[in-house]
Amino acid sequence: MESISARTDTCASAPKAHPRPEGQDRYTISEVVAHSGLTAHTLRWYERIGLMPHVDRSHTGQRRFSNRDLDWLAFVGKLRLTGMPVADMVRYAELLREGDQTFAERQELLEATRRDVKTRIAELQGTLAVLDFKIDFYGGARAASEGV
Amino acid sequence: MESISARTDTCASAPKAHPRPEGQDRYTISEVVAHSGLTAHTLRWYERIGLMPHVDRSHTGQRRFSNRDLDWLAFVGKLRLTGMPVADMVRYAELLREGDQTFAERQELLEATRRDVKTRIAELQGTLAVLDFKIDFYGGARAASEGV
DNA sequence: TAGAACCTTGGAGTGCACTCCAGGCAAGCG
DNA sequence: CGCTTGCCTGGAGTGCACTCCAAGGTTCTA
Repeated sequence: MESISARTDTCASAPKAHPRPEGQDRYTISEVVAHSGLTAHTLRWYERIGLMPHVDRSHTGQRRFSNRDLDWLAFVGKLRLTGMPVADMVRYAELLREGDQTFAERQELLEATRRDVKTRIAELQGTLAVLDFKIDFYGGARAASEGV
Repeated sequence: MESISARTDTCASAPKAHPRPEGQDRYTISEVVAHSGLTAHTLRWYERIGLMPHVDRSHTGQRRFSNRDLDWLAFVGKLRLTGMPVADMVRYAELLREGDQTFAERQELLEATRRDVKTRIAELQGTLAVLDFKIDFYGGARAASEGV
């Protein structure tokens, strides 16, 4: 077994992985497209910019993604939802590649992200309150104009 | 008084308006910059694309924003937080300009936005769960490596 | 073994939301 | 009066995150 952090971190998004498109461990790019919802272009681009941790290749050079790659993509998808810039995700991927000595920095990055997410949730709830206020106004005005 | 919807909707973000930079009703662009956090460039751009409802001008052609404009900008800021595309906000502004017959469409737009916001909050909470899971792992591993 | 469907690359293009620039007008101050 | 500061315009530029293209190699099915 490798070191604790390198081993567990890339595939610890959830204790049990979700069901895979095929039960195997070598997926073509189009299988990953179907499973992840990303385009093939985007998957290749992610690899180019260093956001994928070394995708395996067939003997003729075609990509073969592993279950671990799918886990990583699922995690990246979560980070994308938070609005985190891709550059920051690349930074996190680099830290992973650098091994155990980046442990503390990775932890800090995740905690900063958690703080951001909580802030954004609070902002959205504030927005929700404003929307509710306005929608109530519309509802009330319509009721009034209908003589209710 | 004007019609119900035109009158109330542009300034109904909150029952009481927040304290204004000066107590007046004619602000220069730099005052609005200080109050809204937007740049002057962005304010002019908003006006150009139809996202501002007709900003008043001084006798020499300089912009003079009203309290109503500030209210509108605050609402736009809320919408921006939801990730709504600027084009959709422009659409809403157009509906406002068109008057009462767009009432139902405006209401529907706000309700669709509310649904989007709720979805996004749920997504973010899912992401938060993943982050918590990973952060717990980091905390646990560090505790273990310290012999705790 | 032919053809369709898939995969490869580097590099160029797209859409969004700003962001800035050049060149000029205007207002306040010593 | 000159100087600084603020504001005006149309149009060009920026950064991000893809998105697509051309030209060619590979894999699968009939």
